[in-house]
Amino acid sequence: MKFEERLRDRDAWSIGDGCSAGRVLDLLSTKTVFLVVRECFYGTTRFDDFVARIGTSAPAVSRALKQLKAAGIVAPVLYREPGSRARDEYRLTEAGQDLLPVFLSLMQWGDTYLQEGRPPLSFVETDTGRPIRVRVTADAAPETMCDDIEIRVNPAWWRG
Amino acid sequence: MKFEERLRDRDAWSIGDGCSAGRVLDLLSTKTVFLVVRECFYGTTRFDDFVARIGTSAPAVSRALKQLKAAGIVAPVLYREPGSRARDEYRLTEAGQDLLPVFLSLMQWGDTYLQEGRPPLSFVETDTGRPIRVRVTADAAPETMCDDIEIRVNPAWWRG
DNA sequence: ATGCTGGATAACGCAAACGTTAGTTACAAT
DNA sequence: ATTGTAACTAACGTTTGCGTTATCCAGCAT
Repeated sequence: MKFEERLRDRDAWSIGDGCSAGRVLDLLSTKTVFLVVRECFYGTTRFDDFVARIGTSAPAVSRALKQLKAAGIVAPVLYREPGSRARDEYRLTEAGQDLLPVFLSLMQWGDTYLQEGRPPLSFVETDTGRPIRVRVTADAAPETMCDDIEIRVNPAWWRG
Repeated sequence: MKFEERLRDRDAWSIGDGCSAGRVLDLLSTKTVFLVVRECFYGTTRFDDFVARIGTSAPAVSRALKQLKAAGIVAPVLYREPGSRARDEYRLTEAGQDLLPVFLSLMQWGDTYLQEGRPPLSFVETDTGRPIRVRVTADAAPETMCDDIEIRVNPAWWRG
């Protein structure tokens, strides 16, 4: 990547902590926070399910959800099981859903470089079955939304 | 996102720590590590420049570079300034350059949600000037490589 | 040889995040 | 009213990462 003319001398300017990437990393500061977001994309909504599926402790999830609520990435939604009291479940806000490229690009890189070519899961367009990728492009390619993505499992990983 | 039929019951299976996203987060574990990668994309190669431009301490950069070297994301390259001894500079490997979607998607989200619509920097295709975006798509849109991206500054942020 | 300098790291105290344990809350059941 | 339970959360000791300081190391200069 090249800087435009007046930015070439990197010692002559700074945006300091104004950098968007840096700011995001202050919100998504820990691995647990990221994994909660991942589980949200996978459809997990309830506290104990986050704990079980991430394989972490309840306080870690509690702290992560607190941060994510504060950041406007997840929002609590009341629900009521018959015969139980009302509780909160946690759902991605629009801002949260817009983290999809972050999530998928991490996944994509890991699939390429950490799985020896055998990604456990793959993501395809529900309607067409075409594989989804994250692309850096200037083209106005039609973007696939969360709701139109289906997750499939690599047979090599599948043991019912 | 929906799981394919046999994955619907989330309590009946688990890929545990095989998840690519989780594995990547073990490598890119800290904010400093991410920021070093960011600086690599911005063309920074030398130890002291990382320290100055990230605004962190030398040992933090040392630790981050050690991790990134071990992960194969940056590689040391010898260089020699006239009148000085040979030293290492640090450059992204191919694997490192493939983190571009991760970096840009973080930036893009931050630009949208943490900058009140005034992103400090924007990324355009060098040849055409068209703005670059990270897209989740099944379309075979042509991808723009690192080397074809130019970084421009938002006038509101510019104070030479 | 001795000192000097830029590049990088070890040592160590401090702060942040983790997991274990224990406690709290808001109900349903009896 | 009392007990039971699911869903959290506070308290707290341990681990991990950070920044400050001090040190090391290689090679150029004298």
